[in-house]
Amino acid sequence: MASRAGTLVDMTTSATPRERLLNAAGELFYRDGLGIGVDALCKAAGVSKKSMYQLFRSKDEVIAESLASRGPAYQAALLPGPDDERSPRERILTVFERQDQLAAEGNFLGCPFVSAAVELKDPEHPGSVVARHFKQHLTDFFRAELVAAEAEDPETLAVQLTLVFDGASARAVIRAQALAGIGTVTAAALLDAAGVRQTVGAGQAGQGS
Amino acid sequence: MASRAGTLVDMTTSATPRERLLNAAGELFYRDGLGIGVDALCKAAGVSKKSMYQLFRSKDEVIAESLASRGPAYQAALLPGPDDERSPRERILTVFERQDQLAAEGNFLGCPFVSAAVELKDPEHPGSVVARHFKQHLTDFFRAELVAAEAEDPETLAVQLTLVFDGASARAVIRAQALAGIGTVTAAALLDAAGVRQTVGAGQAGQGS
DNA sequence: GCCATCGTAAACCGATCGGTTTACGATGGT
DNA sequence: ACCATCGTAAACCGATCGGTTTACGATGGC
Repeated sequence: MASRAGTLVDMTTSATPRERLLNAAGELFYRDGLGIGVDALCKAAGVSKKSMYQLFRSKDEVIAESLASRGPAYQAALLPGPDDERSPRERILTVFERQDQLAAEGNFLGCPFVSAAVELKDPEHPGSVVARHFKQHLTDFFRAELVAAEAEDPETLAVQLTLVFDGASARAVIRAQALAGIGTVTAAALLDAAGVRQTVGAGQAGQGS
Repeated sequence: MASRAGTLVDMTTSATPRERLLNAAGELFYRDGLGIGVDALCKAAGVSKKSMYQLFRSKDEVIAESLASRGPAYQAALLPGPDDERSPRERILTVFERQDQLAAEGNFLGCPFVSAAVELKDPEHPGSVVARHFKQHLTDFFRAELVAAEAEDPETLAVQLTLVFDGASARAVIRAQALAGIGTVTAAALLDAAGVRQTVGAGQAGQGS
């Protein structure tokens, strides 16, 4: 092993083959689609095919694992941390603001989990299962915030927000007319309509209309 | 030619090779993804590869043309006809109701245009261009209805509704928790928030000004 | 009957697919 | 110094990829 033994870990080139492969897979599958060949994948990762096939059973498993390994970072990039003490409404809208920023950067190709599920078609594929789990986590986050905000129907609204998230993602993929920040605006409209306002737990029973 | 000459047209086997190919392509690309081979495609269409390659320049062109040919039928299945004289709000919600119905049928794999764009990645691919055009038409329909309903900001709301449409489509692909009719509910919430109600201004259905 | 046209079936091309195997260089434990 | 382990490089496998070509059957105009 070139790197694992030392007490210090070299950040640039020394990641274990598994990590290098998963990182390369996460990027290449996202950028070029799942159709990319294992030869190109291994070459980009600097890993031999033999190593890959003794770390993973198949390309499908690499797909699923690379998606799963991508989850935490993607979630950290979108969701506010527990230290963010703003109102639930603001914490929710942060997700959409960050997504809008990503989409504005140009190399955004939509939510990697939705893209993978679309390409896989088969909902039983391990990669599809991972994608479904990620979406569930996103919905869970929304629901928890909405419960904290004492929203009327947290479950429905949480799913609606997830739907908006995916819709904004789809618009980015298809590169429809710009209208910057449309995701955030739409999420805010739904929160407004449900009476979820800036303040938390103030016993505010007011309706949007 | 087996069919074109006769005055009577055989409905089952007589479509021209181009039509057979486009029909098969529309279905197979949607069901199995754009990765399906031209051999399988031609076999399913009952068309020789030679015929295909003298009807189209490349597989990419078949992709684009099959998407384009699918547009009118898909639009007809979703959008209300001009003879439907209900209020703009109801005409808009019809789109989401029909989409929810499609999604409930089980073999729904999301909007074919979004799926194609996701798989193609390249926004300049002829297929991506066709997909973008279809979305534009959908947004155009929403905007026209919202103008008729004298909504305050038809442009933004039209894009928001398209976003909801694509989000509902993504949820179907990923097979997230059911919550039937979530697309319709969300669209209705946005219309409510924008003050687009059942009746339009003077109670005149269809056109408003 | 003749012939051009349209279309299918299938062989063929080089490249690449997912996956396996062979061979060999570096490493670390003892 | 020895040797097992880990990893890479590359050959190799049958199948399939997108695309071309050859050969031949059916059709309709004249």
